[in-house]
Amino acid sequence: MIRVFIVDDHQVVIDGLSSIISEDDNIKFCGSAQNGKEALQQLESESPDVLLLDINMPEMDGIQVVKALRKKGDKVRVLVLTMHNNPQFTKELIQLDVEGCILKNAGRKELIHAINEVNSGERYYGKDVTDSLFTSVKKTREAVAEVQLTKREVQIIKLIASEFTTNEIATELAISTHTVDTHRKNIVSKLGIKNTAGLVKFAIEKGLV
Amino acid sequence: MIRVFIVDDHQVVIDGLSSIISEDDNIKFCGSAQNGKEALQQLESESPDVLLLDINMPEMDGIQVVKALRKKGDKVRVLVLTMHNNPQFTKELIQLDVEGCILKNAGRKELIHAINEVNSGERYYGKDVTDSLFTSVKKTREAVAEVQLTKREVQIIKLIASEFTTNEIATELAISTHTVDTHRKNIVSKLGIKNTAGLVKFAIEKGLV
DNA sequence: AAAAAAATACCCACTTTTGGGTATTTTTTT
DNA sequence: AAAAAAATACCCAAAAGTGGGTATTTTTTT
Repeated sequence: MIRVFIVDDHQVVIDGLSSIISEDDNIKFCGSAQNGKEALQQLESESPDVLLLDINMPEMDGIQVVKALRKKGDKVRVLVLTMHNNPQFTKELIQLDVEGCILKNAGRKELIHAINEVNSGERYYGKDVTDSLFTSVKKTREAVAEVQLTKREVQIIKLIASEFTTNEIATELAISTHTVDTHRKNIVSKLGIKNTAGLVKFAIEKGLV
Repeated sequence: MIRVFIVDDHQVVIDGLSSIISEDDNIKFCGSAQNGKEALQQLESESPDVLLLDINMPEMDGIQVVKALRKKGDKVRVLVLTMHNNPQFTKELIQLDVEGCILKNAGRKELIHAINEVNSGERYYGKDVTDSLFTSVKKTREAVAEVQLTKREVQIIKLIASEFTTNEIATELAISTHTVDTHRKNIVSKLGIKNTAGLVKFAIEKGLV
């Protein structure tokens, strides 16, 4: 029997979730809280197997709850419910070793499945969630792929990314600083970036460094 | 009936895979090649639904094959087989929109399942593969903790790497440019780097951006 | 041989960064 | 309550980068 505790700032959501999970003979609703602090207190006595945790809550949000739990050494499996599908957020959850994450509009089938997976020690991240993570990884690589830099430009951008100043580059390549400057400006304009930071990012993403 | 074409530089692997997939009534082995070039030629006439593609091949590796296929506009679903589980590699596959990726030591059950998923337009990345991707995301975030940058410093380094100037950062955070300057100098000195280029490299390496 | 692309070099003016400080207030930890 | 850490703010001067040009020579392509 999997004991599930629900944390969400809306009572209706708690009720809805508890009724869904109660339909499953193997899962039991064992309590709820409407904010982070309350949850932490109740979890002291209650010790559920899985924690259904809403992320968007006033006062103390889901992320903070997880941090607090981990700090206390609480081993409860956490399944996060999120409204918005933000890859930056997902990365944070991954870092916190959160066992699972699904969108709030997930069907009951997925919810039950996720609870079971998470309870048995597996990680379960919903398809939409991983999709957006994948897309984010892809986007950052894609934007960079197109532009054609000349040999000299590549040479110079590499040196910039290696913390060389324009002066040092000029010396290194035995050309005038003016020339390096020109190349530099051409690169910046070609890539549609703004400054050194952009140059370095490009160099790294493109694998030049 | 799913028609599957296999590319691998070892004949034994081809034989093994083909015998496994032939056990399934819904899958049919429709040809094979031992290197990238050969594969591209044969795929002209043969038009499989799914391409089982080894990554580690001499001459023309799997990645190059996929690039060539995409360039030709070939819509074959690609399921990559990999020996080593390298997250950097996985990111490349994602960028290329490769439909699936599993480790070579995957069981026959997973192989069949992956072929079916990929064939029906779903993406299938094996658990080990996504695990290592997740771990990589996590690692890069974790490393930040070690260098002991303060919250504010992290905030600022992120903005620098996002091509913000000190002035813009000051506005963004509603503090004085002097303060941003101080933070900036402290970071540079903490990290033992030289200039903006170093800052950006650090930010990217640690996954802050 | 002509045209296009790449590499070279310079000018001016302005902004930003770097490097050396000092110092107060706020927050967190002990 | 005291100590330590973090965040805040300022000064000065030199070095480097940004943004707008123009222009010649060398190399590559057509």
